[in-house]
Amino acid sequence: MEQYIPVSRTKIPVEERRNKEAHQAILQATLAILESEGYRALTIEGIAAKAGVGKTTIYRWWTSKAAIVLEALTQQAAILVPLPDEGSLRADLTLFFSTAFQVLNGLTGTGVRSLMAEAQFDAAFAQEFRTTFINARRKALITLFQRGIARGELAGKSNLEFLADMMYGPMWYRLLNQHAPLDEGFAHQLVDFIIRRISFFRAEQ
Amino acid sequence: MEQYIPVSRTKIPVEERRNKEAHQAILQATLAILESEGYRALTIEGIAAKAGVGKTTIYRWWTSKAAIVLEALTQQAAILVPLPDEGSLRADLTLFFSTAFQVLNGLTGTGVRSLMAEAQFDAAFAQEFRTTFINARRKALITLFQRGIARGELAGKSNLEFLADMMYGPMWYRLLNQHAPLDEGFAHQLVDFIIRRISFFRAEQ
Amino acid sequence: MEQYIPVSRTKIPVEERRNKEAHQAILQATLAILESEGYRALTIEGIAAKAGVGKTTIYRWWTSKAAIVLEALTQQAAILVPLPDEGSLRADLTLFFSTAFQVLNGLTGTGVRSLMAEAQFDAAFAQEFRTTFINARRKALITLFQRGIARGELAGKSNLEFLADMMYGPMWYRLLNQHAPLDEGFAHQLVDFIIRRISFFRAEQ
Amino acid sequence: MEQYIPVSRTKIPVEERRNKEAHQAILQATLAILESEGYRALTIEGIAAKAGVGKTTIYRWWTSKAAIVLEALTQQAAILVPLPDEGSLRADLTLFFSTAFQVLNGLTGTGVRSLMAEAQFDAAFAQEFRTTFINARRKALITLFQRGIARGELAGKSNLEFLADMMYGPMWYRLLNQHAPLDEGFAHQLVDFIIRRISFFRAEQ
DNA sequence: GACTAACCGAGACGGTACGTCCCGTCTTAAG
DNA sequence: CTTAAGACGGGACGTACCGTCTCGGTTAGTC
Repeated sequence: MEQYIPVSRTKIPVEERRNKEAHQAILQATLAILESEGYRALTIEGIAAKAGVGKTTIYRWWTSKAAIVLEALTQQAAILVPLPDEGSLRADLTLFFSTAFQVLNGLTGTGVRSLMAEAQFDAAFAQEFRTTFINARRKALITLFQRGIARGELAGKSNLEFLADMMYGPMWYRLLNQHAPLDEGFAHQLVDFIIRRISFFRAEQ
Repeated sequence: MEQYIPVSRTKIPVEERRNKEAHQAILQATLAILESEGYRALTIEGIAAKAGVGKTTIYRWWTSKAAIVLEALTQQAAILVPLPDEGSLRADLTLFFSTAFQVLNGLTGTGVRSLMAEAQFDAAFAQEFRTTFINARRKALITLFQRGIARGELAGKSNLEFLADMMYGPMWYRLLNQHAPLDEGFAHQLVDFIIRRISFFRAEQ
Repeated sequence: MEQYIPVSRTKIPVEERRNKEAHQAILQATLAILESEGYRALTIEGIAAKAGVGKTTIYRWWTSKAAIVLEALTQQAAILVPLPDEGSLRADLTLFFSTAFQVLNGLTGTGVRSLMAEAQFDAAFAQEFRTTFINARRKALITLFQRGIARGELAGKSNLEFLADMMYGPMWYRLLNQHAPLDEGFAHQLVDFIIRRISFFRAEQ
Repeated sequence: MEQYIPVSRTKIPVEERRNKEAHQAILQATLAILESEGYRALTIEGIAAKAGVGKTTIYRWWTSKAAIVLEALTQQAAILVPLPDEGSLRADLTLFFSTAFQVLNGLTGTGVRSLMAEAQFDAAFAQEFRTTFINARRKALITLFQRGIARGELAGKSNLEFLADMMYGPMWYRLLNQHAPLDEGFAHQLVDFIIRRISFFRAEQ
């Protein structure tokens, strides 16, 4: 018996085969449920039902519900606080963090907390979360520091990665631990603490 | 139908009626599974099976698996880093954090990360976690600061709660985000940063 | 660390642990759906829903939907046509088969056809079906033949298994193939054909 | 919205527009999977994949997987046992059934059992199966009987449809029930039983 | 010494969601 | 107009655990 070999056809790129309506419906349904029911009550089945979509479609394009939430939040411009350019490091940092805090006090904060939590259980997602979210935000902050170096506001040899830890650390700590608010006052306190330390550091040289 | 309400005939306090062997077996089984399988794979049914205990017994004494893990970790002395007394704030802080970091690099770290994650989903447990763990640790750190004030190493009017955020924040950020290690070097960097800021602050007065 | 070994308790026999209400509800729901929707539309989820029972409960006690249907039908006395005793082989066979045909023209017939179909796909169920149903029915028929032998109506050395094939074969063939009805007339035709053959056989000796 | 009804532009008959290679690839893939995996594991998607064919193509030309199997088996000449002509009814029937039994002990048997099973669930397919397979086989057998009548081997007024039931019934019963083999011995037993009954019947007149 | 409340093991139960399989329909681009 | 490819909405699968429950057996004061 001869083998039937069908004629080969050119392939459509994977991304272009997606149904855009279904894609958006899934992301919208995810945010809606996240807001009304919370992350724990967010299920793949629930998203599929609300979006009017088969579960298959979700599993075809995402690996976990955390990945969906990450994409849904990322797509919302809000999560990506824009880089300010106010002319001084203190002003830039203050605006950057107070904007970030505002965002984190809404739905985005809930989502982002949940994603960090999920990352504790799922190493693959943790990797993705770090890459597409955490590191992107660190890079933005470091850009602000580098502008400060250019303006002579802090020493060129400063350990910027460490400074990023010193600023993002307290933010995440309050976000996750909820023992104190992420408000305007805390933004000022935080920036002031860092700027004074940096200036002192410069003075020491 | 009449409700029969039995008279309590025993004067034995609730805690003493517990089967101590079963209690310990549950905590040990929890730690064993946590270590070998991870928090996600840790289930009430799995603990009961491994401990040779009925599920009833677990549900009678704990409200969630997070609560069991919290108790299991708390019972291990390790989690409660002892307060050092080295004679100087810098030495105390350095010892305190480098000990804490060591502990967090083992099973305890895994457990504690999972509990912080769980707290994001479960407000009741978050409350318990803050009370019995987070706040206890903050109090310890603040005690060190207060000794520093007594020694004249930092100003009496310092905002110690804020300083605690500035030290625990970066620790938790690295623990949860895993972008950089919690090692001896980081302990020194962190303490040095804070001490210098504090000294500068004092000098300003 | 010492191993906690709980005290051993005597076990309750598996069957006695079953919830009788749930058990009956499942069998009743199965028959109800089988009657109204047919075997194809009969699903484990549908049975569970109709019976007000968890799927787990069904999977705990049965291996397949065919097994449930088999038990449900077996429990109905109807399926087990009683052994007649009319005094002659011809009368016994005629009553036996015409009763059987009547039963097979109702819900039981639908069920039994489906089970035979299912047996074609599932060797384990086929085994169970043969044992608890087919062979039981063959045994009953053979008992009638043996009474005939005792009465001297057929030769002692007759191949009763083969005779069973010759009588049940045409019945199943019509049941499954539906090319002609299983009615009173066919029962008489079938019995007559066999009896005459048998008598001829005896006459030959 | 207006309905667009295209004008048929081609005069080529539907059947001739088929891609013959794809058609054959589908039938071959079906038999291959049926043989290696069994009917339950045979799926439209599996056939399409193995044949290197789109699912569309299958759905365009067949209504169900049973229909494909039926065509695949029918195309194999094997299934259509040729009509013998040995000069006597006994010889013809014996050859006819022993050939049939041989065929049924191979892949064809598996396929045919599955189709009969499928027919229990799908009335439309049952109709097709009876027409193209069962009735064709009955007709063949009846032709043999008619030749017997012509030769004076059985009475002209014999109920041939009933005789067909009496011979095919036991065959199907053993095929589906698998309680005893379809072997040479059974073919002889069966033919002998019928022939002797027929002769007796003739003698009675 | 018997009684009995409370604890204990075992595990059945109703239930939710999981991730997978396959269905039959559909859309797209190539031939 | 057919075809290969495969995305889509959908339904059911069988599994894993959840938290509740009932069942007997065990243990430790109370009467």
